[in-house]
Amino acid sequence: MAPSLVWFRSDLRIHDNTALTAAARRGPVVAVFLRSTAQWRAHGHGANKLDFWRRGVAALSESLAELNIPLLHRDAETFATVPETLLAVAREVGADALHFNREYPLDEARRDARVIEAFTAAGLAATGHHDAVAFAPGELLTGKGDVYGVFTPFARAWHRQVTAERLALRDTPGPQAPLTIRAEPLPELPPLEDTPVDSRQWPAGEGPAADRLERFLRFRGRHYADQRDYPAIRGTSELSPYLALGMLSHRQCLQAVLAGNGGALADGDAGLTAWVGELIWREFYQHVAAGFPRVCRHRAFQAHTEALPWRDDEPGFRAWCEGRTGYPIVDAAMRQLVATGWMHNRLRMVTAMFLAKHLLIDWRRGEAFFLRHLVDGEFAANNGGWQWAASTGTDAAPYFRIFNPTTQSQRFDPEGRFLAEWLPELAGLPARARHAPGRDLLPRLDYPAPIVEHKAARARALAAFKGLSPER
DNA sequence: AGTTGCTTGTG
DNA sequence: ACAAGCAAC
Repeated sequence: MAPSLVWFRSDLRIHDNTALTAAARRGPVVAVFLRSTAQWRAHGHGANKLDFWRRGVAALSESLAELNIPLLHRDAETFATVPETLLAVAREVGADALHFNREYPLDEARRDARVIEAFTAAGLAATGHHDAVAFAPGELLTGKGDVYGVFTPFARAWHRQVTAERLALRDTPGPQAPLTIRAEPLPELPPLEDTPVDSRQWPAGEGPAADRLERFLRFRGRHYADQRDYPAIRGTSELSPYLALGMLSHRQCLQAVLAGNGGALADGDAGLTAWVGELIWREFYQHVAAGFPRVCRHRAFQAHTEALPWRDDEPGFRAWCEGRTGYPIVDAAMRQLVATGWMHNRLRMVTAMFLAKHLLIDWRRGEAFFLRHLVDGEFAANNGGWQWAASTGTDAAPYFRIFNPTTQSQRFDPEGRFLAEWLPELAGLPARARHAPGRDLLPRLDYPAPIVEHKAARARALAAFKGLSPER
């Protein structure tokens, strides 16, 4: 029997993998991974993500080997060359069908559509499965039949309509009879602009992902609602890199919640239900990327905000990137990002809002910087978060929502522990003084004065937004 | 998933 | 003073 080809992308796992399960049910499977260096570069993925990706593919290759599924590697520099590359692989191994799990941002969706066209034209079957979401984009719509543009009603509808079947884990295939086709060695990473962070920080693969899920739910899940906002505490799941590359599925997460929460997702333990909400945010932004493709073309979700007078401020942008804005919470967070490839969720909001509101610098520059550094960098969530912070996005984020970085710091790092960890120059100060060191202290601290004054920057941002038309 | 400034009440 | 409540941004 002719084998099926399974094309892996951001679904680097053999458990609960819709495409793999479907293909294996039918017969023998050959797996393929495509390296699209030029496309990844154009999309702005950085060294941390690419390194994590490569290590994840290596782990996948080993898992597949235990199932006697060979993983092949090919280069398809840009997405445009993907259909021909995959067709060549299919012919080479004699496959008559292709299975993959869909990706929803515009370039990926188009690439996938072209692959299906090419296979169909060649008389081969090709199936794009919905795997990364409980509801395919378009399946959850408002009463008027529109794609949701606000999170809360989306989440309500998600909870109302979700079924056990949608969240059921896909069967893991058993080992198949060995094929004559051999697995291929993992290609090298392309030359990278930055050096990836120490790989021990983020061990790749399904095993580490499952361990981390288990440990999170066992020790921290029940405290999630109370602790997730405090960057000095490891209160969040730290699973985003694994979810972004599919080393872990949302179903695995939700099944673990169901098991630990008496079979409920929407009520029961406050920590676990809060975390379910965060998983639904991920799905919401996939729907937004698919339903409003303009956001994938560097456009604002709220069209009228395109008229905002973003400032051209290179020194300000550099100071933000390098963690020397003079706002300790912003600087500590940016240093955490650059040093570890990860930033606490609360601080992503604080730093993003600071760039977009206090510096009035185009959110797209911050979005790109985050993607370049984040090990969990993923278009839909990153873009959604940035547009939320910049008040150009979904969820009707009021333009006047401007974090006071000092207040955020005092509220969410009350003991100044996170500040001391990332800004050793401030560690000697009493905790309360770390949030906003007085100007008299700065020279001897070797720490910069604030590059903008909060009150004036806030007023400037409010004025800029007020100048937009539909906002009144 | 916010902040500010003002009012009112309390000591 | 300072906290709580509230409207407006």
